[in-house]
Amino acid sequence: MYDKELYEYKAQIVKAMAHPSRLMIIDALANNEVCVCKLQELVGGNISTVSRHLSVLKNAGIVSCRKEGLQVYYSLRVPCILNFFGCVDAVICEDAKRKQSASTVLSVK
Amino acid sequence: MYDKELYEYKAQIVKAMAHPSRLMIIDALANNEVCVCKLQELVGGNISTVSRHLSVLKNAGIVSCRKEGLQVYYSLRVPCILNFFGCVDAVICEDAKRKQSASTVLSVK
DNA sequence: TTACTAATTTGCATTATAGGCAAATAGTTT
DNA sequence: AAACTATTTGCCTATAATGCAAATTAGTAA
Repeated sequence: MYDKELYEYKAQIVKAMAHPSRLMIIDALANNEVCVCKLQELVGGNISTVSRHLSVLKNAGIVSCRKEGLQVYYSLRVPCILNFFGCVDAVICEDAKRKQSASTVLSVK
Repeated sequence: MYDKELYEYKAQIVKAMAHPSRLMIIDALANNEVCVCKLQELVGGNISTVSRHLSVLKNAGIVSCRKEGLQVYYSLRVPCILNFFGCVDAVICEDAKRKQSASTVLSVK
C-alpha cells in the first residue's frame, strides 16, 4: 500500500488522544495554556501518570509546552482538534437514540 | 470529577478509530457502503482480522452494517468523523514544519 | 551549598489490544 | 439434505499501554 505509512502516522495521532485523561487535558487546554500542576488537579491520580500522558500528547504533536520558573505550561498546538469533539458527541447521541446507556451521561432528550 | 464517565465514553470512540486499518476502513466508507470482502482487499491481511476491526468500529457506534445475500455491507453512521481527518493532517503538517520525517509521506511543500 | 518545589524519567507489575488460525454461523445453491 | 461462500467468533501468543513508586533533573530560595 502506498499510503499505509500515512495511515500509521495518522493512527499514532488519534491513538495519542484515545484516553479519557488525555481527552480531559485537551479540553482543559481549549482556551488557554495550563500548568502541569493544574492539570494534575483536574485529571487526578499520580503526577507521574499525568506527566506521561502529557508526553504522549507532545510526541504526537498535539500540544507544546514552555517552562516558566518551576512550572511547565502546556498549550494546544492544533486547536482544530476541538472541532472533533463535537463529532464524538454526535456519535454518542446517535447511539443514545437506540441504546439508553449514554443518554444518562450526556442528558440527551 | 463530574464527567469522568463521559470522557471514558468519548475515549472509547476515539480508541475505536486509533488503528491504521480502521482509519483506512473509515476513509473507504466516506462516500458509500462497502462489503467486507472489498474492505479486506483494501486493508489486506486475514479476513478474521478485518472482521474484528469492523466489530470494534460497530461497537463504538461509528459504522453500521446490513446483510445482503452472502455479503455484509458496512457504512459510516456518523460522517462528521471525516472532518476530523483534515485536522489530523493539520497536526502532521504542523509537525512537518519542524521535523522532516512526515513531509516525505505527505509531500508538504 | 543545602533545602525545597515542580516536573520528568525509569523500572516494574498489570491489563488491554492485535493478529493468526481454526471452528462456528448464516445464507445460497444444487 | 449436502456442498459452498462470506463473515464472525473463540482461543492462543506476542506486543503495547497503563499506573504507581522511586530516582532524577531543573529551577528557586535560604
